[in-house]
Amino acid sequence: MPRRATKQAAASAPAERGADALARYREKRDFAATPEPRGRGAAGRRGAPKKPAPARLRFCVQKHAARRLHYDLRLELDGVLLSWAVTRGPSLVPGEKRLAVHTEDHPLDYLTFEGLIPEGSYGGGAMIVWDEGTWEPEGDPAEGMRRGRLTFRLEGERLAGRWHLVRTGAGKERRASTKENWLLLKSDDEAARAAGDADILAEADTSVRSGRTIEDLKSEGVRRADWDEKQADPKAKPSARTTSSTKAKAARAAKEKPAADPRAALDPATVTGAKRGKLPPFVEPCLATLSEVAPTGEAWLHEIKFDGYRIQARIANGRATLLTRKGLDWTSKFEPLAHALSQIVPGSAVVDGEAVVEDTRGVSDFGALQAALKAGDTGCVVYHAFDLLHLDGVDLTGAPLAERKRLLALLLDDAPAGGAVRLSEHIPGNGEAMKRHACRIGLEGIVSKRADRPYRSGRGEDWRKTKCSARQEFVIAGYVPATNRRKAVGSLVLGVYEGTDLVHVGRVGTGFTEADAKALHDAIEAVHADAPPFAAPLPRAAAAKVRWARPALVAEIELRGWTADGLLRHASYKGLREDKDPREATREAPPADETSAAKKTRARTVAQDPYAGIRLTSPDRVLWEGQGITKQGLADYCAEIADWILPQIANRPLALIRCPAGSQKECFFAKHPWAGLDEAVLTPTIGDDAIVAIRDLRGLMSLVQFGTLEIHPWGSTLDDPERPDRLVFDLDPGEGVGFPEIVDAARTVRERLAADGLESVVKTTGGKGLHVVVPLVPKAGWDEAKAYAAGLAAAMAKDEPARFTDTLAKKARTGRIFVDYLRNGRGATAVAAYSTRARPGAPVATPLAWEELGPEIAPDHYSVTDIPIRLAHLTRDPWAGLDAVKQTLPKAKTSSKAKPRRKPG
DNA sequence: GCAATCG
DNA sequence: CGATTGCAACGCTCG
DNA sequence: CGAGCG
Repeated sequence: MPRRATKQAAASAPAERGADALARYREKRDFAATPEPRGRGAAGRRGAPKKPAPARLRFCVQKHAARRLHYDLRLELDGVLLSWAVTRGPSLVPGEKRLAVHTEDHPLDYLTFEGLIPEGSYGGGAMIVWDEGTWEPEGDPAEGMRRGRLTFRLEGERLAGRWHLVRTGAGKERRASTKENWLLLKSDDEAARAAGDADILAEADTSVRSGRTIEDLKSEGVRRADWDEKQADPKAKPSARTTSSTKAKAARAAKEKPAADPRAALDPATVTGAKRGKLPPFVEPCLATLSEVAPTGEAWLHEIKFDGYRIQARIANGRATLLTRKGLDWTSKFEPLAHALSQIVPGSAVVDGEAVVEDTRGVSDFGALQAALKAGDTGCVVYHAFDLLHLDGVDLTGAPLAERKRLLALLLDDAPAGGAVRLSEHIPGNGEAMKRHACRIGLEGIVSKRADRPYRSGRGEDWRKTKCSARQEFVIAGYVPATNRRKAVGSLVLGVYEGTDLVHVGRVGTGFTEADAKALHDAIEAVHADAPPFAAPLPRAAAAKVRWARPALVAEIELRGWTADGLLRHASYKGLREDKDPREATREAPPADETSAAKKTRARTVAQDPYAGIRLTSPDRVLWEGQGITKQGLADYCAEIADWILPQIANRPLALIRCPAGSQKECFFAKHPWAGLDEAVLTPTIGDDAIVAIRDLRGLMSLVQFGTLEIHPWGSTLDDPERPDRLVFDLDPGEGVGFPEIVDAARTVRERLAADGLESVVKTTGGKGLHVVVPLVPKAGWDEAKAYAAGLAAAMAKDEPARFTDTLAKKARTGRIFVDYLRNGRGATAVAAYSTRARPGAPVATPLAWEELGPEIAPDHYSVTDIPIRLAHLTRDPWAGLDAVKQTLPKAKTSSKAKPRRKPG
């Protein structure tokens, strides 16, 4: 990667706006992202201090009063307060939030960084990867922002070392408190200065990176306008700054002040492209054009694509009106939002954004939004504002996007913490990288926008959307009644417009809850028609049993692509779109992206009806009510991920959890063959027991047909059932143990295994814990394997009894993690990677790369709905090479610290 | 989901 | 003839 | 010693 441009200082003029500022921002970001070899930083090139001196750096993050997601960070370097702002950006790393520097103006001009804030922050946790580094949280996650250890590397040895991020004050009442301080404290290492030492500024008063001094920066005008107020912080250490304080104040009074105040900043003369104008009744929204590949380059910025309703908020004299894409007034449907907006915007404005409901992962959920709308309970609706078209008598549609967003950010500064109105953050630069990350963690996609362009109504090339999965609107042309219920749909018949012709594209039979199925039934019956609405006649099979409808309803459908004859592949219903015109439902291109790992997932194009030779009975039975996943939907899932799950389960004895009536009805364990099994299901005998095994998709489909919701293989294969080729350590949180501790535990297990020369991989279980899996060459028998596992668990419990226990006694487990080794006995099983779970939410046990394992990936993070999308965007299999690992259990001793406390097998 | 068994 | 009922198993703890 | 629990 090329080094950043060298003209950074020259580019720091205060009047800088729009694309220039963005470019500079990008430059900094790229610096932060550049894995630079140590020791040759810019400090050297820019003229670092003659005597590199150790720094005493204090880092204080102070929440602005009543602000959410917007902090001022203060960096106190040897008594000089430095200040810059960050806001929370989109999640790019699974389960984590990215912090991106938001304000460029700070004296240490290179201080761009990326930070990681675990879910829920703020308040949640923190935080920073600087150049490169790690954040290890400590203590009780329930405290919200946590203590932890932050390790990172900075260019410039003055800043190197070990750091602690500590929250002070506020406590649990942080929500109510406007004072919340964070201190980033450097350890007392060899670089630290003693209390009596001379002020470091006497020795070195320059930026370690640029070599510039505060005075330099002041004269260049790069200091923040609100500098001096910041310094009023009583915690700030008075020092060299006092001398420059008055001068700075005077300088600020001139022109820097407006930058901090949106209204003052709004002088149309200072905002490119802005002009005076009346508050318009409605601005035709700008629509993004679907793009297969996300654009990349400094001209673009990228936002998360939200899954909700596009809403234009028109605030006139403090009263908000909420308008849909077509200008319909939905204020009454989103009353709480309107109220919240009225609170935040005192004057007049037109804000563009998306109303969504977030699921527990912070991912927007269209279905949940619809449910909320229907129930009339829109209190949980969040408005992500992403554009500002008008503000207090100034028409901003002519201003560049970067400028509009800057003003929007200022406008929303006062949005209350945890409030319903949030700024949609953006990341500039590499859209594809952002998209891939977004897709891996279950987001819908990204929207890329030209930062330098004005707001143009209608669909244009300045805004582009790139989706993780093909997802679009279709016209509902009819339905097939449910086979097992009355007055409910079993599947929908869909069409798209090609010109004025409605064209048949097939059916969708999953994704609607039982409630949806009933509501759809009623809605479609209300527009019933006697004949198909399609322009061309249909094949007889496609028309069988269908109740037709006028082309009045629009459904949002997710699909995995199209078959050769133009029909939907693996379609899933997402909701009715009342805000969309049926005429707009045209065929969109599927996402082109297919990474090498994704090829496994591709094109299991299986004929709709007998699926891999298996006939599904009651395909419209809803197996997971919350997600509306039907038996057909489960079959689709299995077909799609077959190449991923089959290596985990094929040719192994299986235990199955079957729930023929659905995940929340009666389930039972099945281990022995039963009547009706397809011939693709093997029923060999091990010992005296007949067992079940499969070896291909057809076998898997047969299991689906019998209501198999979970698949638990042995840790050995049919070839050699008595000698395990997998060990599994199940890390089970006791009462009151949070997931971050489980993550640490998994890493501990990994380390202990590594100490014995064993490689391991990790997966979520879809439940509360994690599994650490050890591949083995089948050699040792079950007794030995179990003894080894027991030994490792016992060693962990012995060495760190506060963290671990190896007894499954409930009492011993509160506050600890049960290291369950019992899955390593003969006949014992553990849930397979990629198996669904018979639990609410349709979670899936998901293999992760060790690097992906962060404290904020919930163990039930991934579900049937998003696993196919995740897999399609992986660049490599997280468990790649598992079978290539050739390793055996060490002889008769367990991990290094362990006292051998076990009877030999 | 299916079949054996119960009432 | 419709309704009801299994459909694993093993070590370990707790009552 | 049997029921309960993963």
